[in-house]
Amino acid sequence: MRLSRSFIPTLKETPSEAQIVSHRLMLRAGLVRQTSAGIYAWLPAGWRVLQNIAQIVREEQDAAGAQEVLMPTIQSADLWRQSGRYDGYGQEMLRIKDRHDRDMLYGPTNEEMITEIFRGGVKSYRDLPQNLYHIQWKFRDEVRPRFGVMRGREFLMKDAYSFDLDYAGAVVSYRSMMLAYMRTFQRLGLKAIPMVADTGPIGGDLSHEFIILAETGESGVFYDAGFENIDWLNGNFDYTPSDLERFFTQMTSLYAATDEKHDTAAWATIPEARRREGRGIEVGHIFYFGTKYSEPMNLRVAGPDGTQITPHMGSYGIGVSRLVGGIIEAFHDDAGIKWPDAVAPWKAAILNLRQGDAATGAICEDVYKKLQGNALYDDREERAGAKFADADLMGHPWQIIVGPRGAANGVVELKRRATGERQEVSLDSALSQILG
RNA sequence: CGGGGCGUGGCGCAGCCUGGUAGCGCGCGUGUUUUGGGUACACGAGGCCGCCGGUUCGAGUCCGGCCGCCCCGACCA
Repeated sequence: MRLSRSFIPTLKETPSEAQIVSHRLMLRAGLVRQTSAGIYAWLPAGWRVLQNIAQIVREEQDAAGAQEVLMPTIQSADLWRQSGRYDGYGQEMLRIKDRHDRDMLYGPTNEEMITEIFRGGVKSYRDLPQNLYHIQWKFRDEVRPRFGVMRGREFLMKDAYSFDLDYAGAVVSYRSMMLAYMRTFQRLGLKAIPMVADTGPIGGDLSHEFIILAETGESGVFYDAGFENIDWLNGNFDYTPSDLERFFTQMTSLYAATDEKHDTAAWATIPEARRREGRGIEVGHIFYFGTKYSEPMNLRVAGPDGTQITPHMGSYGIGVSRLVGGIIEAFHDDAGIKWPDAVAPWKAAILNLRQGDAATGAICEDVYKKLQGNALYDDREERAGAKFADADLMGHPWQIIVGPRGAANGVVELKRRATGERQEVSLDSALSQILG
């Protein structure tokens, strides 16, 4: 994309409503604009990031055997009356009426809906297990939205729902999602720690929050160094029951807690050298809830002996839009964002330091063509300084800096945003590093 | 929902106390200049001063009501 033809309205100054760094940078880098309290419009660069994250989430859900669907944002109140949650949910649920005065709502979550849909299509134990997910906008009418997209009222969420014949099956589904999450966060460039969370009335140990580490995170976290440097993408764990058990044992044997749940006695038993303290942001939550919805909503399948079985369910959420803010919290400096390669809106920015110059222009056009949509070409009539500042702000992983000096010598300057490292290289070398 | 604060060109703000035809910086446009880290100069465009009502000869400024947004807390994916 050519920056001169793009709607990427960057700001030199920070709008006064933005307090935390990710919110400030998202506004300044032209990723989003707020339209109401806690509601944001996603502009071209921000939308690309959001889609990149969603795509990685999608690929890992698929790899774990979940199937993608898309459920509506608007739901009928009757559905929620079946589970008994309509009256209990409170003011967080946005309630609306249609023209016939029917009670509707903008979905804050989809347990009821998926249960009803699944109920209509499954009759036998042979149909289970299954796991269905969608990536859809949700609305929770927060009393006090804040932190930009990290705690908005409207947000994009991946939520998956598993259906198993019994508890043992549900455990396998649960562990699969947990592994999928570790892989997902690693691909996003993040260090994520699963932490035991409240299970509410169900009990048991099957509820975990996923916290990504960021110095500016909301909550303090204590965790075992064993969580660091585990590579979930190396093929050591597959989605088989035995691998999953080995994986789950490893996960849960390591200490991890947020400051509210921190157990100083247990902490003291961890070797000092392995104790890690930091800050983090919750970006995912998985839990098993048994027959909480299947029972009242009459989801039944026939068992092998003809008796009715009530499936055990679990649900698994990832805050996709929240991750955009979370990733920025984890990767930024004073100049701006430092996108991880996997989520960046473009792999590289091409900076033409002397717009209008035939030599630099020809080189830029050449690289731009060769990068085939992976680059944002800053072809604006701007001074070099302005282009540097905007590129740093927008956080492209690579900057290809094309100036008259290098043009004369047949080289470009390649800058790595994350480290600040610069090298004078040939065009081919720059291209292979960026695309490699 | 309790407490606090703020709404004035696109952004950041001053003006309000003490009413008299709206100002600064950045950004934007044009020209010159500059040409590797937000260049300098000149000229210029752009404002229902959040909305409604009231007081007054006159309201951005005073009074009342409403709306919106932000921050702290409680709450929370």
